[in-house]
Amino acid sequence: MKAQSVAIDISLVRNLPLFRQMEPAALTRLMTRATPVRILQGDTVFEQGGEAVAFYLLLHGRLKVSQVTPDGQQVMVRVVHPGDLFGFARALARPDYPGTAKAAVESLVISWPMADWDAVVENNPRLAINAMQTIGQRLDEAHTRLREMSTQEVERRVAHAVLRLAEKAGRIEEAGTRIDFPITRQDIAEMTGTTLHTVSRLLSAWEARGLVEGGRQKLTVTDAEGLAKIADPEE
Amino acid sequence: MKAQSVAIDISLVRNLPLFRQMEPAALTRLMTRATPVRILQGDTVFEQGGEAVAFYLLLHGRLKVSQVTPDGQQVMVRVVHPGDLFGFARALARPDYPGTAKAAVESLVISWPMADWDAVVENNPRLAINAMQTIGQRLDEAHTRLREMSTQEVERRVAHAVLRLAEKAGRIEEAGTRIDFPITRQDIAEMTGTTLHTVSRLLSAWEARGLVEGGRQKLTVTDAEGLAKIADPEE
DNA sequence: TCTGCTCTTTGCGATATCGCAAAGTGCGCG
DNA sequence: CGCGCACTTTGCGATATCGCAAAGAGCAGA
Repeated sequence: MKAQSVAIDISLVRNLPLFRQMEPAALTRLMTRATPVRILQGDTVFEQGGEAVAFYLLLHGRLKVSQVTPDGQQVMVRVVHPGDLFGFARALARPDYPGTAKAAVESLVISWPMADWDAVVENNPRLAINAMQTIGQRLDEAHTRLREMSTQEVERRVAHAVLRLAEKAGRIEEAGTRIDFPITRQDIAEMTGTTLHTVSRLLSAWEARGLVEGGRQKLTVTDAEGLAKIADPEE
Repeated sequence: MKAQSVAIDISLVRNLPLFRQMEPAALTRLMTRATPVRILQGDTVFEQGGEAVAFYLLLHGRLKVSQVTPDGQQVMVRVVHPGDLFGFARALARPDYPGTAKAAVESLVISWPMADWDAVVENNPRLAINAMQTIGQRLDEAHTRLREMSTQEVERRVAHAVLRLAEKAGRIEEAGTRIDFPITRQDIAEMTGTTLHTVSRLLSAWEARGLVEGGRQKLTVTDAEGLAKIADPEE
């Protein structure tokens, strides 16, 4: 039973950048320790502050990782896309998860016991390099957002965020590029450091100009070039 | 000549967290490839956009790493403290340096050819784990700043930034905790996403309340508790 | 099909923060 | 030892963005 689902996972997993250049034998050994888990929409994979007992790879679906500040405000740290590693608190030398990972749509993840992390890294140098690059890219993204938050006004930040979402999670339709999973104005506000109201106003204005099409938990970019011009004026 | 300076470096280096649990032989081998470099105040170790030819470890001094946005605004990404690894663009899968590293005071760094990075990581699993934790902590810091930028007003952000500086680079004196290296209001503004003017106003107000003592490129925290209360009210 | 909850829209006044301007001031360099 | 530059301070008006309030809709479940 378990062997079978693992076999299925390997086929899904083999071509991921994370595992690139790994020996098939090592990969197979790694998968032996893995457990596939199905997460229903709205359920959480782990919660902020909870003991970090496992690390994960998203195979299918979308997750939203957010943090709550001590005074109760939410911030969305990132969206997890298929193929992304997440919940690797151990790599940050943390005993707990810094955020909460919630499924935006029904998702499929595989998990490893966190205790395996060090051994996995030590025994799979190629994987170590790949994992490091993954974390490095996260760092890059975080710096990009910091730079945006520091220097750009709200409208540009939101435009950037929407364009990134469309790129990472866009499904092409007749009307334009539709964001693949349910997302609220509140979510976008939490990604860009602004308020629900401001995001709503911006999207309304953009919709009037024919740049996007909105809807309840829906968003379609109909004029990516136009949006890009808002994100990066005259460049 | 070179052997001698390397010998000196090893003694400085042996106890760094980055090299913890590494075998002495491996560490010695690693140091063989290293080149010590002295950086004068105001000089740069590398520049944003430059080809990433080496990665570095700061032994002594302080560096400021900053980025310039396409439209010319500066953002300070971080301050490099002794013992920190920096300029590991390779780990981020980048061919160039994403920022500029400038010496705030005369500094001593050691550098390795970037081409060595992959081999170093592959052959030193313990170092790989440590390096990953280093990057992971960077990521954590970046998320902390993002959270602050998203949810806190300017005064709290600046208070946090000053407290962190005092903690990481504070020298205890009679008057209080003095920040170890020359830092301008502009620098603090670039770290917190605000303007030179606002920082100056805040510091003046704090000085009037006896929380800090300012000066040209100088800053001393005289009442850390009081500042902490601004950073995190009623907690 | 209706109901209710969540999400979204929009108006309007409040305000934190910016941006500009101009005057001080400490300090390194000649 | 004094000059000049870089850094700092401070005032004041402009404004982007927030926060509150209230009304309007889409959607799921009964």
